[in-house]
Amino acid sequence: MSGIVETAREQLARALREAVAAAGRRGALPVVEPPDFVVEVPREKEHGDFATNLAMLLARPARTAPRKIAGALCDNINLTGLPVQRVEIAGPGFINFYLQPDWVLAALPEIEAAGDDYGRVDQGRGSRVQVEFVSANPTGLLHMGNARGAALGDSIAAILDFAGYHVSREYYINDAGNQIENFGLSLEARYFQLFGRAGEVPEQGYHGEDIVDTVRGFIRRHGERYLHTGPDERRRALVEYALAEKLTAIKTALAAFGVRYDVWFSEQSLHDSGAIRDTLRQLEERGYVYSSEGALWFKAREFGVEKDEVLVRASGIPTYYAADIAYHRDKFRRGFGRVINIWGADHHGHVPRMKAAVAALGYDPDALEIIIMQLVRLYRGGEIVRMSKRSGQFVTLEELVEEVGRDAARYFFVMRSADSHLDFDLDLARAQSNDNPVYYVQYAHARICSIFRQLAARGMTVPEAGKVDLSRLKEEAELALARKLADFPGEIDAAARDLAPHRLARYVHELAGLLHSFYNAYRVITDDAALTEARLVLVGATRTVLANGLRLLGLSAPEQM
RNA sequence: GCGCCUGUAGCUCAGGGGAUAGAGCGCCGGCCUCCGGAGCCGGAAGCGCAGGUUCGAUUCCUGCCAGGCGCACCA
Repeated sequence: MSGIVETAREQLARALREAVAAAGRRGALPVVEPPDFVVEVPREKEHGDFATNLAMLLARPARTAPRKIAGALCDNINLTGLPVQRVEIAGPGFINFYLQPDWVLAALPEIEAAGDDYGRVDQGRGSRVQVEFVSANPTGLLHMGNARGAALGDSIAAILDFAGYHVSREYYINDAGNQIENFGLSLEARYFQLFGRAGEVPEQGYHGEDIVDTVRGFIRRHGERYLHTGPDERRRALVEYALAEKLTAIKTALAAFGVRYDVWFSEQSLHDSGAIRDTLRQLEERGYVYSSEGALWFKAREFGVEKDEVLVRASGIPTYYAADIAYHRDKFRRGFGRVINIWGADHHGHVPRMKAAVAALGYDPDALEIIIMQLVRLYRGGEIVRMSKRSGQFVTLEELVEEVGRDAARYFFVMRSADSHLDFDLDLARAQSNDNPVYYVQYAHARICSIFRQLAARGMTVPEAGKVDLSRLKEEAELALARKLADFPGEIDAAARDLAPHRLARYVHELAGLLHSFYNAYRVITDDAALTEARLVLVGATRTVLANGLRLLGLSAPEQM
């Protein structure tokens, strides 16, 4: 099901292609192949319900003036069976189609029948896609940037699922490598300090207060026992304890944010399983590896990257990059046709390297799609809050949810494109919470629910669309609302195509606006039973679409506020 | 220096080769004997600068200016 708008668009496109052929046969136009033209919804509704640029595109091949071509096409087009009321040639050669005003009402029974599934499209045809997002180091708490990634990733995954993909959401746990060494040293220093002994957190270590709390917890469990062991054993115990605690905190915070995962993938497991070794061997067999200065290098330059990259350090320890290559190899080996990563802009330099490695392993680099999300700049009290895990100053995801609320926070992130450099003013988000756009949308949903409560209180029931005379819906506000509802499948298709939840956020806001306008101008429950029934079907369909849209954005659809 | 992202209304952001560039906040002025005023209606206000491609550029290309982020045997 692709919705009535797509159906109409396809029917018009077919009729236009046939009109080109028919005009050619009758000598009204030179015989030419129809070019790639569009049948679009004009920005101005004065320009009809659909318009096409076909005549303008034919001007050159047909050596004829666009408006003359448009005339020939209109003379030769067969529109029987289509709800077209009027066709007009306008401007430089647009052909505008005006449909019967009530054609949009056909969407209403469709929405009622599909319910929670209304808007599903089959873009993905069941193909498997993986979305990896957040993947923050389990050495600390989640910050605003992670929160943005979480909101975006979760919504993108939901939208892709709704667009017919088989989606898996994954979190890559960086529980190995240099930073874990660093983490261990930092924990150890705090451990010593808490016993009044000398200990210094390394400059590149983790200075946050949360680490101190973690070590206190460790001491409650293990006491001073690890003062007396060797450093390796001490650090290993500290790291194991701290990673478990931090990961649990991350999972808890994400769950509270309404974000769920299918797979939590450990970097350490790639070391343990030999996957990294196997990956390096595969690259070597393919001739993309060489040794120099004691290190093992990847010939990234053969894939257009500026310089070659180290896979294994002179110390014999694989780099993060090597592990990441093994991880992506694993993703493709698991059979995902598309692998989508959401990264912060501070990692964008890693993109060409990662694609190069994917190509070197024999996979299509275009199958790896990396969404670069610009950074979040946080304001509080009119001043920029610098966020850095190492400095220990940041606003956590949990604090964010507590301050501005889960729905408001998620909407704020998801209403902007990943490309936008996001200024997040905490005070503003909190102060404006009553006027926050998310409440505007949710209020529309709650209002409709209220109408149905009224209905129940009067002992009335919700009519079925099929048993109602929908032609009673004639007002502009009613038809505009129905028209917007009919757009929903197309919006899903576009949002999935562009991996752009913000499109959907705008859509639900606009839909809510149309509902509010309608609601303010007309009563749903009136003395006219037939009209009441028709309007109930209309607002019921609106409620369904609002709920579906909110759900895909990770927002609740409250029945009361 | 090189690379990526971004310059659209006072602020925060959408849009995008075509026919009158949108929203929220803020500002100004209106609307409830009626299903929820977290609402509605109206108003003022804008495509960083300069070239180029095109029948047509705010959209594509180039340069410049400005901001963000990168350019490790860190991740």
